[in-house]
Amino acid sequence: MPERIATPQLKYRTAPEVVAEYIRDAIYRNELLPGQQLQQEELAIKFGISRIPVRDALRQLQGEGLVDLYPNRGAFVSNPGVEELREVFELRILLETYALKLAVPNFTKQEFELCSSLLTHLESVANRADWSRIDQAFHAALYAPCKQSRTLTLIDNLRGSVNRFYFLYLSPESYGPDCLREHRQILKACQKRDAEAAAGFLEAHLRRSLAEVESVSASGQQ
Amino acid sequence: MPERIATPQLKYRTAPEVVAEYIRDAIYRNELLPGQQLQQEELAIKFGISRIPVRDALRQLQGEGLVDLYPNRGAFVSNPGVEELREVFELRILLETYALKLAVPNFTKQEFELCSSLLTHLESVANRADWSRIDQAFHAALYAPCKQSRTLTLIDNLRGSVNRFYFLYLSPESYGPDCLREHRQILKACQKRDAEAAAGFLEAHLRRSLAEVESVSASGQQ
DNA sequence: TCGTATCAGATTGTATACATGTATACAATA
DNA sequence: TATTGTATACATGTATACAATCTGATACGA
Repeated sequence: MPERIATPQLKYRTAPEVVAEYIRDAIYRNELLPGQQLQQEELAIKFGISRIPVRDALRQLQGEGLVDLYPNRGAFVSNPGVEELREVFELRILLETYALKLAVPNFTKQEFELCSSLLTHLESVANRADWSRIDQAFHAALYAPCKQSRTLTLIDNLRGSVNRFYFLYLSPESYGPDCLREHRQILKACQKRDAEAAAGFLEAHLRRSLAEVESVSASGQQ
Repeated sequence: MPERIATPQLKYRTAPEVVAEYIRDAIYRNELLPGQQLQQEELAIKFGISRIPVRDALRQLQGEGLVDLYPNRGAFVSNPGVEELREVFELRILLETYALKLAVPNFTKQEFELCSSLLTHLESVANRADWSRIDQAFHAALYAPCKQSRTLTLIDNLRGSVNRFYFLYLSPESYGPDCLREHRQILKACQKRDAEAAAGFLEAHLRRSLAEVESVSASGQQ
């Protein structure tokens, strides 16, 4: 044997991961609000563990852009300004249309069915948390057939860092119908294997979302 | 004053940052090779600290994609296969041409001069480590005028995770002349404010780099 | 000979304890 | 009154100690 090489293997369910997932989810659901402080001790008690694995989790979330760490001051839920929101949306448009174009030729029948059923679920959803989760799943299912894991992770992170702002001020009733219509447009284009059209609809969808977030963010935030 | 919001403030030079920077640099210089294990205890002794801040540093580097962490097994310098290298290069092309197109209209005279002087430096460099550092600085200087911090960080991470493979097998003599010529092409197009041409040259530059890395990687790796 | 089980050594994961840095409240001063 | 200095409380940073897990080698049985 020439040398020992790192083998991916199975990853476990470690304490920091559990904590990170909890915090991530709470941030997505806006149970933890932008700018809010995350205290190590408090989280440690909540999970019945010490602060060390909590610190690990916070570091992880910092890497995902959900949390900002300031030395000796603590961890805060990231609170991007309008500028940064715009920047992230532009990155999303770039990366998501790219991934979708790669995905379109690869879609299998099962994958189309998954997308369809997620859309059906989305119709009968009222509360924000479920909407967010299923909306996220739909988009993930759209891009998954591109089979590029690093790209997909990147997109996931970018979506995670801005998506919660839809749900901070807007109600599903206000943006739901538009979203659903656009989602169906995108999926239909994919089913016709028209990658360019699908990408175009996706870009329009994202730009409209950005516009909504911007309008609220400009008035709502101080 | 209405409310105190988490303000970035000055960040310090904490122990984890120092350690992370050291490891990052060592990986860039290929002093730490892909697949190599990074032992907490060893690093802790080297810096005269305990394993806790070392763990923080490793988590940070995981977020940057330079290190893979496997629970209860340790940290390893990331070792992307040819597939992942290709994926990252495609992402780089997407993001770097995007950033460059945004940067072109914003270039100031000073920024052009910085790029020029970096190119001049690059001509008179022989060893790999210096080449790598200045090459990195040149590209960073090209994109910096786009003023989108999150985009720039992303590009930096992507570059960092694949750049070292140029220097693993190739010598500056073999790729230096091509690179320099392409760099000058790109810069000249920027000076003419021709964003599309500059982006085109950049893409060609990256695709040639990818091809070189691929050819070596396919034969060189086991 | 090959595969499997077992155990010692080593390494990582986590809890506890202490050190250090920061924020708030209050007193002193201009 | 506003500003600066100081004390106290509190949160974070890190070292040490111990527990859990993995690695690798050896012993055993088929």
